[in-house]
Amino acid sequence: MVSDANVRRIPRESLERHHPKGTSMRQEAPAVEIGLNAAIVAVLDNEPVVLVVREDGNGVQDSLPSGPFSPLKHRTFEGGLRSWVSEQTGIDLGYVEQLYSFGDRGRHAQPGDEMPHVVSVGYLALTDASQIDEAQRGSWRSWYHYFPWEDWRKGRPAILESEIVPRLREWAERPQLSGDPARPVARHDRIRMCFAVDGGAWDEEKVLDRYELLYEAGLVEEARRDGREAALSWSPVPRPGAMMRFDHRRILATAIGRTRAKIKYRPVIFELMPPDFTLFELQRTVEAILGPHLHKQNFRRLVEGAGLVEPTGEMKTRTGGRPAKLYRFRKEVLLERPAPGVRVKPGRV
Amino acid sequence: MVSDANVRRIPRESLERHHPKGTSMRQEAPAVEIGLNAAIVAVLDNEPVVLVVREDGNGVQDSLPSGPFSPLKHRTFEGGLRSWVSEQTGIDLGYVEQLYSFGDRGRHAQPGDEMPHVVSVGYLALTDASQIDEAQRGSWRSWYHYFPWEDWRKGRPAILESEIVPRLREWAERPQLSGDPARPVARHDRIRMCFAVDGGAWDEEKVLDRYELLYEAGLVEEARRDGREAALSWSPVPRPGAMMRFDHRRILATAIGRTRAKIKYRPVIFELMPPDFTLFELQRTVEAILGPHLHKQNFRRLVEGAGLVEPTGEMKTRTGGRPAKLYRFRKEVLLERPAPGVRVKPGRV
DNA sequence: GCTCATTATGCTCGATCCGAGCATAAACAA
DNA sequence: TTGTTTATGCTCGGATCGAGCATAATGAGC
Repeated sequence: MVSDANVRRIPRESLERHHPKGTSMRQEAPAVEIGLNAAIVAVLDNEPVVLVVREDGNGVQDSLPSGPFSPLKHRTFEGGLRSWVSEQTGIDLGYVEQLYSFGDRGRHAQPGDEMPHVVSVGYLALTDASQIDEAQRGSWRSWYHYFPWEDWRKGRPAILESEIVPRLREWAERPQLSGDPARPVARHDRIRMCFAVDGGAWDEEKVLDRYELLYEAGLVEEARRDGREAALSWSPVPRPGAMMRFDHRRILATAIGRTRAKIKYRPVIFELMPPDFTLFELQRTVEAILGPHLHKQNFRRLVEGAGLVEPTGEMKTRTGGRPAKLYRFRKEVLLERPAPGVRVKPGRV
Repeated sequence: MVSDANVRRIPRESLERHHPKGTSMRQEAPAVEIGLNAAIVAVLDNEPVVLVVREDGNGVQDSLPSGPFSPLKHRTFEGGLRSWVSEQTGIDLGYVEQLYSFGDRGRHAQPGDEMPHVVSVGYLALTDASQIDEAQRGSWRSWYHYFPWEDWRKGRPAILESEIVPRLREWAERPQLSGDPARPVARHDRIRMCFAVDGGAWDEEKVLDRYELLYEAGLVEEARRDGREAALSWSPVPRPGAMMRFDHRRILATAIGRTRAKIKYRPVIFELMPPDFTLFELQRTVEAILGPHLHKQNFRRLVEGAGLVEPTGEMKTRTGGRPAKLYRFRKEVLLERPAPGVRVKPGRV
């Protein structure tokens, strides 16, 4: 059944090198440091916010809570992340999921640094806003502060037409660098798909694609910092959105995209809600994250029909009109449906 | 807007320690080695197969092609992976996506080893079976060889009732280990959701959940190898599915689950197809991966209606009946729809 | 050449889902 | 009391989808 042919093709030494018995391989595989980073997300007053660490001193740059993974202290990545976040911010994380591991050289490097290579493992954590105490409030910032073009709650953001799309088009017309055949879709098509121009539809989940396109085009500050040719050779313009340290804005982009995707097929939206809530509060929270494409009555039908919530029996007055029933998350859905979530249709804006 | 309160809460040293300027921090953050692993998947004669490296000698164990990440040689993880795979197997990978990074201690450890801590970054690669040359054939194995309970192509696999579910139920009744409150869903509920008993529905995407449940219950060989209490303290039974080295079966489980999920909303199925194919061949390939819940006529309607394919104009004779039109992937869908894929409904078996 | 088995392909019917809007209910403010 | 505001119930038409019927085109066996 299994021939020996391929055993010859796969030199045994390469496996030995990878997992030697008792010998060191520092030579072959220089050790790297692993940084654990958390995008901790909440929704505060209908605004999606992320916990950042502000560093005063030289240029102000926000970063995500993070710390190195220490195999001696941490049994798992997630455990290490939880203990770092707890130590740095006092928060005990609830829902946590791994996003992506970034190993790029260059992205991370600060000019002049001689630091060991750092690999980032990004995590998404969702938390209930009621847990945020006053002292911490200041370090929570709207995620649209870093991604203004993602905020469609008041319709298509003006910054797209005023700044982003024109400059992207300009970039698309510039001569391509040599040897970039790994991009089958032409630049204009990428712009069209990412930013919903020329009849393309806005896909709220493509947050990372948009950020990477802007990075490639030199239109975010990080591109200049990292010495991207595109950013150095043209357009000394103000670049949209606040930058972050290292590759943290990229991790945040991944976090936003994942959150937007995930609430549609997993009931993670309730991680962001207090125990009791009205259906309209739930809708507002979903809209804060996705954008406002929701029809109120249909949203109710959807959420109730899916068995995601159950009435508590209580009412909330002071809504500005008729009192609203309070609901709570109905945990039993997890046992009933394979993919419960707020199944809003994608890409309808 | 941003208070200084939290700056005090986040000790600056912890950040310095993480990213010092010019100093070494080996002390605080022991360096680890990063292993890149690829689950390279193809569909060969309607069988989903994965490329494995067989190691003869002592106990036969398959592993995935892998190698250490070397920041000096590799600009990115993905680049490193491609060069390792190319070197070990001669294959130039096409479609590649990152799956997950595993940092668990213990899983990886071989008893008695004193090796440095190894972190695994798992990748999924999809490739066209026609690229497999004869010499390599032997090292491609059905992924159901490692996960027999995932093969629903002939209906619900008998091994579920004959072995897996009874033993899981037995495990569920055993006294829980102290302090396992991180499991809100009781064991029986997890069994129900994972393995579709007691009215639960089979969700073909939950491959990893099932594997991890079996691991926890000591019902896969790896659990014993890693010294899991559950596996050591009971049930010296034959354990279903072939084991793999290190945590490779876990990575493969992730790969299968991701493949099953992804073909529904991205046209990655065509990575597994030759350039021209009939609609029924396409359906067979989808079924090889998902299980056979597809109605032939509706599948045609779905695939053609979504604009995923276009006729080449050629016909394929020798189908055993009426000749079939040949189709090719219609790449333009990528520019038309935000989430093109074979939108088979999840969880209908 | 005729018949039959086999596969390909086109079409229809009914259930369900979903977007959109109408209509009513229950609070508060002027 | 009236008007405004928010909550909630319901309906209608279009789109989607599961399921099945019906026809078309090949090769095999006679």
